[in-house]
Amino acid sequence: MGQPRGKDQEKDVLRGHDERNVAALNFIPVQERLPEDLLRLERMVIRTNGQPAKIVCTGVPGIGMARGSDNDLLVALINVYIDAGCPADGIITTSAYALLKLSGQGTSGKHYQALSQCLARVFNTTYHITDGWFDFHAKRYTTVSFRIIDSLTRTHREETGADITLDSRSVLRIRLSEEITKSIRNGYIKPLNLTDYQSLPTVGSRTLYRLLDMYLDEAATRGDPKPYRMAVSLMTHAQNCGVLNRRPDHVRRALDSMHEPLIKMGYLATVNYVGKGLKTTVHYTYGETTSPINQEHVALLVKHGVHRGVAEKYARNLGEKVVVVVAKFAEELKRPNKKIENPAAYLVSLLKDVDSIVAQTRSDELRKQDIQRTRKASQAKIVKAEAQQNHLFEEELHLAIQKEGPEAAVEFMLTSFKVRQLQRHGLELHEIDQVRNAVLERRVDAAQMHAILNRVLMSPEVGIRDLRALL
DNA sequence: AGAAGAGAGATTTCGGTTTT
DNA sequence: AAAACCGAAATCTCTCTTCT
Repeated sequence: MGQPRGKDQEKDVLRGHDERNVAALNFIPVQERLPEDLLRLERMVIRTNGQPAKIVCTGVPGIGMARGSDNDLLVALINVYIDAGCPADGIITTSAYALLKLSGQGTSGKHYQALSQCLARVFNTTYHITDGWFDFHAKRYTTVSFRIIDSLTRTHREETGADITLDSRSVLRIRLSEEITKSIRNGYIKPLNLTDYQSLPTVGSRTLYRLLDMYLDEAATRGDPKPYRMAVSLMTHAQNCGVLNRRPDHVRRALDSMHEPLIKMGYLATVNYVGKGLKTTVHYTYGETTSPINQEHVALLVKHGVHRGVAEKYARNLGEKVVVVVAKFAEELKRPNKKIENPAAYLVSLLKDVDSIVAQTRSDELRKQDIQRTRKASQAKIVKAEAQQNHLFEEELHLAIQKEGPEAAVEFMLTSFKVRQLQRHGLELHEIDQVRNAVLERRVDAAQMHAILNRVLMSPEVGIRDLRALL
């Protein structure tokens, strides 16, 4: 154990992805050994933003439930699915060899045997998640039931009784759960450094890495000051990771062994336990070098002429602020009386001046959050039917326009969240800017614009055509 | 040469005992 | 009574050896 295989580190980093629900909920417990007769497991987890969720998983007698290292298979499947271009039917075809490689395992006979058992477990475990599965499209938490794998066909060397042997030429045809694939297609994913992930020696450290990376990703998105820090209640954290034991000293011991490799590789700088027993909280400080580089941000900057190396530096250091600065840049670029000789250099100068730009947008955002919070309070009483919620959105929008003018309306409908989504659906950044201006200048009614933007998300072809006609 | 087997070493999990 | 300490059983991993 210990040092990651050095040769991999020299090479390019394997850039993978993780589905956010899977990473946050961790519905496969880390525990490697579960009692044979344990076929139903119920636990509460708290998502990174505080949303509580109940997870019930059920196994089949004789096979047991998915656990521990089966998480690696799930990560591999998600990445195979994304690499395959996210087919709408959710079917991926891959080899047993590729799956083993992707989950960072060896490829000896024993590993193939382990893989077939692992597939059997994952295939036969059902999950029921209450109020914890985030529907990225509808923007709310939902209750879902599913199996990770819907169907599974495999070619195998030979069948000797009940034992099915996979080998390096086995081809697997797997249909992933629609809940998972739908979420991926909706873009509810985050980058995952597979090279780091695979270099971790234990199941626990790998699972914790993914979970902590979710927190890190959110801290970067919020634009927290560095170094990034994070604190959670010990027992909550244990539940989130899938450590089943409820005794604080046992939990702590389990966590310690997960932390060690993460500290060694520099992902975590420090881990502190504050308090005693059940009331202990765990405080993490991330390592300096762990800032994730968001490739989308890099691409965004490169597109505007910034040199790749420079772009990576700013993407690493500024996180989500990059989007804010580029938006500002696009805005400035369009001012008729402004002459910019070298757009790339101008963008870099804005990047250097990030603090004042972000301060400005942040004060706007705070105001917006305030509005939303007061409204949420009254909203709580209302039934959460989808149609009604849509209606509410419209109403909020109208209120925003009446009270605060079009600026507030724009803030409300063009959150950075939504801007990214729109881009993913094929809108160019300058077009989004046109949208913003059209509303600001009152050329287009905010409610109307909001409806069209939603259409873009629902059915891009029609929506974008309508939108372009309007601009 | 490659597969199978044996044995040492490390991990994980869990229960009993002492301490606060 | 809760929390921390300690240690042991069970199980897995890695390496070396043996057999076909």
